[in-house]
Amino acid sequence: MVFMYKIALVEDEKNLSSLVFKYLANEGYEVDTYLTGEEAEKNIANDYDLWILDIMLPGVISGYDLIRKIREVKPQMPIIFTSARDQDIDKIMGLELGGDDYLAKPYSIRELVLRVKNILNRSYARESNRNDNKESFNGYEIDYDKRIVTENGENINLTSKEYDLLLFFLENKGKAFNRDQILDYVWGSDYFGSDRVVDDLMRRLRQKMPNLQVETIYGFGYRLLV
Amino acid sequence: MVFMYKIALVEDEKNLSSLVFKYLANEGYEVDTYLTGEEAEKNIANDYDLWILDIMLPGVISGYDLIRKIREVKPQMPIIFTSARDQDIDKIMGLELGGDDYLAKPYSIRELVLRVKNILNRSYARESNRNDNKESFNGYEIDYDKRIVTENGENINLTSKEYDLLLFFLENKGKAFNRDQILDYVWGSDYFGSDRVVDDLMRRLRQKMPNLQVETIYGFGYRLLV
DNA sequence: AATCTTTTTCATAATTTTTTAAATCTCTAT
DNA sequence: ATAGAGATTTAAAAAATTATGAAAAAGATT
Repeated sequence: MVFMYKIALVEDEKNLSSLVFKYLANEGYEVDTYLTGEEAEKNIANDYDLWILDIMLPGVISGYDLIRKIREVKPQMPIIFTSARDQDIDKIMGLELGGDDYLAKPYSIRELVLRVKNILNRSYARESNRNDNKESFNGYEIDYDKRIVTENGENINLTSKEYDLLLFFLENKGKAFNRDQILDYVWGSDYFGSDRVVDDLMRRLRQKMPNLQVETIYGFGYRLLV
Repeated sequence: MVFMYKIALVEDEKNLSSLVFKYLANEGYEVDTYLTGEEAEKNIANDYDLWILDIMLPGVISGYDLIRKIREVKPQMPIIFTSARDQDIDKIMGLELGGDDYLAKPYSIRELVLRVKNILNRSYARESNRNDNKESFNGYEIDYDKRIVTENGENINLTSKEYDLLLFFLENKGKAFNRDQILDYVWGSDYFGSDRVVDDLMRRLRQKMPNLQVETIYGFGYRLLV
């Protein structure tokens, strides 16, 4: 796991909310749930990647209000709307914005999860919208589009975990990390095995890329020198 | 960049428009945006290589009007249509327009960018080669107009999905894609089946075109070597 | 409706990667 | 210099991923 998306779920039906939460969490998303518009509004400034929003909310702040408020703070924020009423759907379609989507209630949770994936993919096409897709360091070159690392034009064949680890270090040159932090980034926070796997992965990376300046910090973890 | 393509984008939703602008500009295209049909009409005579056109426009001049007016001045102009309504899509399809394409809203911006590339490539090839819209690679020849792939003059019979997949790879030689991205392009973002179909499609393509250098990236996806 | 083609699914085989465990080595504080 | 904690190496087992073969389902065509 390289990156964890954060999702805000605004839904007043507790059963539905917890069900959706379960499914999304299971897919590796970090989910905060809000039962009312008021609650949600307080957290608009939070660092979410996607909002899932029930249009019909109890209380003073409606789903529509919430959309407007979210857009005020984060104009590009992708939102998935859900609603039981056709006229709501029509209204939403009227304001249709690029990265958004909607689902008519009752919806299939499986479908919701797929739309979430899709929307996050298209909204945050991270690699493809990078300006410079290549980077050089220590005699190596990494091509983010091709997902390839080369040394003097020779391909260095890295496994996914090795590649993820390299990315992690490149994003944080010079910083020191303990094994838990590396586990969290490369394996994801739901990994429960031994942290000695980090040692092994490190060994494999060092073996394949000996010019990499990876330092061991005895009793703590590792660090990639610039 | 030797030559910079100029694109006209007609879209009344400002958020979507600026997002698309950003992505296209990032790909090296010169983009002019118009919020209404009226605005766009004044600039029909400009030296654009491609129009991207929302069918549902506010104001007096609809998307359909604009198509007709563009065709009056530049009969060969490639146009990509976008629309949220199925009936619009149907109507457009009814017009059977040659070098054009359409996208149903809400669309994936990544997909739009790919189609833009695709269309411009074809149109450019058409100009430089008159009635020859072909490309060779690895001993194969693809004829974009005829939608046919040959090997030593022998026809390789590809199904439409196989052909789409090939196109996707040819447009992005060398780039690595995960299954979700391939699903998005070949099946569309509303496909809900298993992503193992990608494996199968890949296998059929490899079977029919063994000289194609398709690499499997274990734990990630696939990549076509140049 | 029957036939043919294409696409999807499923079970299993083959392959690659990751994890584990044990042995060995290295570092650091005494 | 040495003991002991921590790090690395090694090899084998386990797990995960992909390829393959074949059947079922879906879609087109006659």
